Amino acid sequence: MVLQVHHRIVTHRIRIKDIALQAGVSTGTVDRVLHNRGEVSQATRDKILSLIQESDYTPNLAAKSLANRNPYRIAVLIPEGDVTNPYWKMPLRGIRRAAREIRDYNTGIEIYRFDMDSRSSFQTRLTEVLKSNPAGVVLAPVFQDQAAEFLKQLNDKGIPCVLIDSRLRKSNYLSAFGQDALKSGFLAARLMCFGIRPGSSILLLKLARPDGIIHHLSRRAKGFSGYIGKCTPSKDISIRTLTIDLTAPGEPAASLDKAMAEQPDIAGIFVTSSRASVVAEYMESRNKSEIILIGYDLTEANRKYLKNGTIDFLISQKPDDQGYNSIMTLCRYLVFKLLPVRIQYSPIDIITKENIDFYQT
Amino acid sequence: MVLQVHHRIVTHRIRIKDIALQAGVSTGTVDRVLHNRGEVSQATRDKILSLIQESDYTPNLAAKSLANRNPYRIAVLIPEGDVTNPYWKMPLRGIRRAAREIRDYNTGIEIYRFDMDSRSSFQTRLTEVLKSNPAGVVLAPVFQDQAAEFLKQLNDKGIPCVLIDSRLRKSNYLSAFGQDALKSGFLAARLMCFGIRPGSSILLLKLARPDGIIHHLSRRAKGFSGYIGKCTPSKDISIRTLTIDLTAPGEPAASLDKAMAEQPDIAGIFVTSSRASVVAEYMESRNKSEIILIGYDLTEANRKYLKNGTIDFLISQKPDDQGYNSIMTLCRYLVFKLLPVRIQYSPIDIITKENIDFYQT
DNA sequence: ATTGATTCCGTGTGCGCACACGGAACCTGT
DNA sequence: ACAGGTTCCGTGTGCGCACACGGAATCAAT
Repeated sequence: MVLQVHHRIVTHRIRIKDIALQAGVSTGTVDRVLHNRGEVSQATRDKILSLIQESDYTPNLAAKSLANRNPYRIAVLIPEGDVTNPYWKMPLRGIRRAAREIRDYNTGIEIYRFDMDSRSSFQTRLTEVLKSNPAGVVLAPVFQDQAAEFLKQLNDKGIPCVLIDSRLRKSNYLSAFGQDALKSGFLAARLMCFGIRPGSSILLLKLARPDGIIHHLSRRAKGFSGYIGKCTPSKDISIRTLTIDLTAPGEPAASLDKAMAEQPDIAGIFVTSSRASVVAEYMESRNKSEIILIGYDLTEANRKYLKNGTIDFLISQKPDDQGYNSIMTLCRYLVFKLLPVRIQYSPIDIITKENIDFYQT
Repeated sequence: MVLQVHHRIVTHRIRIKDIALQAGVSTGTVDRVLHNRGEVSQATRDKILSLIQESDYTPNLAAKSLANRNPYRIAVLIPEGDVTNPYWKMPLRGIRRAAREIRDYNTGIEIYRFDMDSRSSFQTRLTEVLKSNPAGVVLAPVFQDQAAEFLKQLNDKGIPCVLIDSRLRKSNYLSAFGQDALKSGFLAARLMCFGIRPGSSILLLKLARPDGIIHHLSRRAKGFSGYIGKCTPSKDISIRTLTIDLTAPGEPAASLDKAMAEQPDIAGIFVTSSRASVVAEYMESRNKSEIILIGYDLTEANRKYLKNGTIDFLISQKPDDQGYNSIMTLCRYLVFKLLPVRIQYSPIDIITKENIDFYQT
């Protein structure tokens, strides 16, 4: 019951007990109607539902979760990060943060890590999770055919699944969290072309091990190139793509020196991964800080070069929040039966030295 | 008690009852120690504190708020927005959102609106709030001397106060939410100078009624001008400030036409308020969409022109969140005794047509 | 009319915490 | 030794919800 008196909002919660008193039944009967449990006559049911509708009743979530007698278990399947691709450390941080918050809702998590280069590792984990019969699953669907089959099996068991960093289209999942890597590359290109002169060149850098480029990094590059080709033909901007293996000795300096010598009109550099700091360090050592440098992620190293101006823009997609939000979404569904939005994209935030101290992480 | 088994985190909450069993006392005694209430012998107290420390006990917040027998009342003092300055509608929206969430913590709010051009209106409200003796206060300290005296009185009564859109420095408050308008103007200038050619001119627009410019809008302008003067002397950029009264007939077209005729090398326009859409509309009517336009706030009108490219950047400081966070901060302090950060600034987010659909509001 | 099955509903218990009340033990003063 | 006061602590109750149990009423079959 909301009483609006002058400029005041004063709240007095409507409880199940109030509905029961008005309907002339017990709280047990109101509870049965609310949860479609047991048996209640149609006349009594209609009367209670009508009172609930008129009365602005909402359940007290604290009481609701306290009364919940079965702890929920959420199984989390995500890859282990490694030294050259520490990406998965970030969503895991968000997952751990969410785990601490959901304890009060009688919900816990179990984390199953797998090797992201090994299908058998993934399959082993999928099998373990099926056997453990959790209340819900958060899944990074790295191997898509296996993930699709797994989703079918979860669906058969009535276990809801939330996908994280997902590219799956037609599947049974409760909600999927992803990033629009193409659009983030597009935006990076937009920022770059905003600042460089017509006739300049841009270097598109892929910094990785020789055996693999992560899918979303490729998409960022594709978005970037796509913008240059499609939106700025009149600017006569050329783009050169360079892949550098950071584990090889002398890199990235050797490759960058060579590229700079061959193309002295390079006015901008775009780094698809979170390793822009490596390039910034090189640029400082060669007194080329006037070249526009755009990268991703607010790592400690990147922050340093952003603040001193060598890096012009960092794009942040809040990977921590992807992990956090996937757990919170599933928890809200399990505990409170709240239906989520089906697809949720990461933000594409533009970070500069002027706004970094105010950025909410 | 956290049991780490292989890749799993499984939680079993430590309760007051568990501590009591281990200490050989009742739950009432553990409760007395936790809240420093009643009298407990030093030996028993030490024993219980030691067990609590070793055991990773955290209170169940659902149980805690359910058991709380006294509803908290938060008094909110904010200005009424008006047609030319609808700013205060946005924090109020956040405040209402927070109010819905804190119902489950037995906490309600009472909103006291005042006329932001009237000291006596403000004083009347301050007096009402003091008389109502709330558990806590959220205050927009528009008139600073009155606000400072009010804070003293709250402090004498032991009532915690959170400030919103605050410029107060030395006062007794729990936490203050503000925006760094100077820095946001600085960033706007950075973006502008990134994109325009040396030797160009910029138009700095203040769109308002003749009788008042809101303080933070002036600060934005100051930040913008400061960047131009300090950071880009070699670019030879001139800046012209223009104040336009939007309530006058034929504006803003008349003034803008005049300015454009006098200075045909204008390459960028910066609007300090949320009315960039008015300028965008003008620019489209005169086929001047190639001029860089930067403004503030994701209003419906601004979104439209951002999406079609006439507005290049909008700066968003999430004013809704300022309201939301001030209530949540005070609620956490009152209900759970969590101490907040003393000063919290709004973000300064850069929004473009590429990232707007992913921006989290 | 009697018996058995089904429907319907009220009651009691518990979740983890907050806290008031009052009995037992101890201490101090006469 | 006794009385009064203080310290210390256990117990009971309640917050709003979830849900199991079992008694009463009703219905159907014989």
